[in-house]
Amino acid sequence: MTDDLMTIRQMCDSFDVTPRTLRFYEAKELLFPQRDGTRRLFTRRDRARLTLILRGKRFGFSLEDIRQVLDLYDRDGSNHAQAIRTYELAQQRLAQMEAQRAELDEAIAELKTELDAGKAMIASLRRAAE
Amino acid sequence: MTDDLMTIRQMCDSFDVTPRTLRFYEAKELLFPQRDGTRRLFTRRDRARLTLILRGKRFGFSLEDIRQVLDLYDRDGSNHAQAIRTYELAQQRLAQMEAQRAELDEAIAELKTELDAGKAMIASLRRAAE
DNA sequence: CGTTACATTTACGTTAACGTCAAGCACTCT
DNA sequence: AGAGTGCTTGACGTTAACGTAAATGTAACG
Repeated sequence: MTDDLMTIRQMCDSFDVTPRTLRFYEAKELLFPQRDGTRRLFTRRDRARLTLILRGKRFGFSLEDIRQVLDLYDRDGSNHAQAIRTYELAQQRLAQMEAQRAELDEAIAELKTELDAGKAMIASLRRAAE
Repeated sequence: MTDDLMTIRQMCDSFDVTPRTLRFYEAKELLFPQRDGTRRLFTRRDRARLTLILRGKRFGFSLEDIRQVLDLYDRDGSNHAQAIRTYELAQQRLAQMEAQRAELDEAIAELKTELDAGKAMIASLRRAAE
């Protein structure tokens, strides 16, 4: 539990990202790897954050959006006003995501309809081709 | 049913986009407005396509991805091989979207857990502040 | 007929999220 | 010591999806 530290290469292999990406995320204050002299050592916390970063990206959130949500996951509880603001921000995000899911369901249904039409058409084309 | 044509401004107001965006989509062959002399006139078909474009964007699809799916919606059925390829492409897209929905459900659940924790924390902070 | 109000094309600018060198440390192996 | 490997920090390049500005056109209004 103490030294589960990973080099940049181990991180890249685990998460399928490039070193450039990890350094970029550090520059943007999304990750905070320790240093062994000059080299980066990524902690368990960094890995947890990276998991969330990559998920967020798959939903089209910007890195800046993601950074704000990440701060929700590791607030220390020392600041009252800040906590409330973060809470409200997270609630908005949740609403966005639920709206997105609703739309996604709709789009999937429509696409399925289209697919059935396409299937029928292809079948009829097959028959027409003897 | 014959002349439900819209000017660029009417389009912008209806869909909340800028003229630049509509011209850009035309340049990228996502829309095909008619011309009245020099001016664009957008058809019902253009509006249908724009609706799908904007939805696609909300899911983080690129315009190029969207263009390919759009072609599914108005193929004429004249090309067999092309239709099959398009059909397969749409199926892949559908699989992607369903995977995305599964992830989205998971993320929403996690975020809700975080929110409850935040709520509890805020409540306890309130009590501590008399 | 002047001007006001949009429209058009052309073209350069911008932001996000990295990619891609280049040049130099740090460690290891031989 | 030399060679190789992997890490580091710049710094400039790239792509997508438009923004923005300049110059011009044109339709309608008073």
